[in-house]
Amino acid sequence: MVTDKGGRHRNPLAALGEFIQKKGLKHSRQRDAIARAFFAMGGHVPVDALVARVREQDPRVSVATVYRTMKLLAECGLAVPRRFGEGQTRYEPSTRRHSDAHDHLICTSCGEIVEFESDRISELQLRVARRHGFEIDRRRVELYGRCSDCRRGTSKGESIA
Amino acid sequence: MVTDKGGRHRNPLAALGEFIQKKGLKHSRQRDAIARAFFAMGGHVPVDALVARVREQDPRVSVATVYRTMKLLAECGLAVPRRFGEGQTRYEPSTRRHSDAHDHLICTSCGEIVEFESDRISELQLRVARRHGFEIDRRRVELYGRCSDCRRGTSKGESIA
DNA sequence: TGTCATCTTGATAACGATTATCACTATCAA
DNA sequence: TTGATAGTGATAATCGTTATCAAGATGACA
Repeated sequence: MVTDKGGRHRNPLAALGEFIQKKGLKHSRQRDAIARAFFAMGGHVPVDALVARVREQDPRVSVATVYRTMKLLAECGLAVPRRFGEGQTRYEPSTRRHSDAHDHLICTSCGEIVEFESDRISELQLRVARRHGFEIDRRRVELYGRCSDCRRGTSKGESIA
Repeated sequence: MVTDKGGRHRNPLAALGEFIQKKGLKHSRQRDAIARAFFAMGGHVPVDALVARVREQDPRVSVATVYRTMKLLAECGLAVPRRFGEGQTRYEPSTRRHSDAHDHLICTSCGEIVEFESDRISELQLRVARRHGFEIDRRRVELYGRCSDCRRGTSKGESIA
């Protein structure tokens, strides 16, 4: 096992290898290249950007393969798919120090994405849900607005929804 | 003006009429039918369901027209587009008593959607955002889980993310 | 009431992201 | 080395939504 106590992966590439083995799948140059590129990029990577990055090394990897590989990474818990306002799916590595139950602040003008986590907020949400008879197993919290840099650049503050 | 002090519309159809007039647009049988159907349905209406409903009255309205009309309703603040987990856009009437800054509880097994609102949660979110230099103007909070009915039906509780 | 500029409509092509298909290739245990 | 099986690339297909465009409806004004 290449995962530590918290279930997080010290070495994602090795973890992927294990998963492939365990499932009776096969290793491949492409999967390795895609996974490497993905973890090298970090952040919240749109698939097309990942395709571009991978193709710098090997121009003939197919988009289909990249999609397939990202599904694989998601399946084994090394990546988490996210959908923000746009149409595309972004993948986020889940090898981080913090848990993956974090939320996102998204700057609508420069696209910056900041992660945050608040136990108090989560706690309140669970409580509200419980009050309505719900048992929550997945949350999606996205706050859209403008980061300090962007506000500085233009007319100061707008409305707060 | 057909809006009350809160900016909410007593009579959405009339409000739409005003908007059309003000913008120099034109009234049409289709727009009227679509708006009527939409407000009659209530809730969180997927476009295809709305198309079906409208076609019960007038089978020849085009999907394009329904999409166009919903954009119009969104533009004049009578409807709010929402995107939950699925691929499609749902529209929600904003003629309700409560403000439109509410959040959603979504049952992943029966699809039920419950709205809730928590000033404390919103307040905490704004505070966290401010701490990161963000000024929020749009939020998206969706809690996915299982409603009480659905949990009753099958094996009791699952994980809490 | 008729005219005419302008807006709307319906049918359908186009779109963008993602998935399915399929012939061909690579992997790996024996 | 072989053979069974999984993976790949190219591309067609899908799905929700938008763009296009010829034809039809609307409404201010004469």
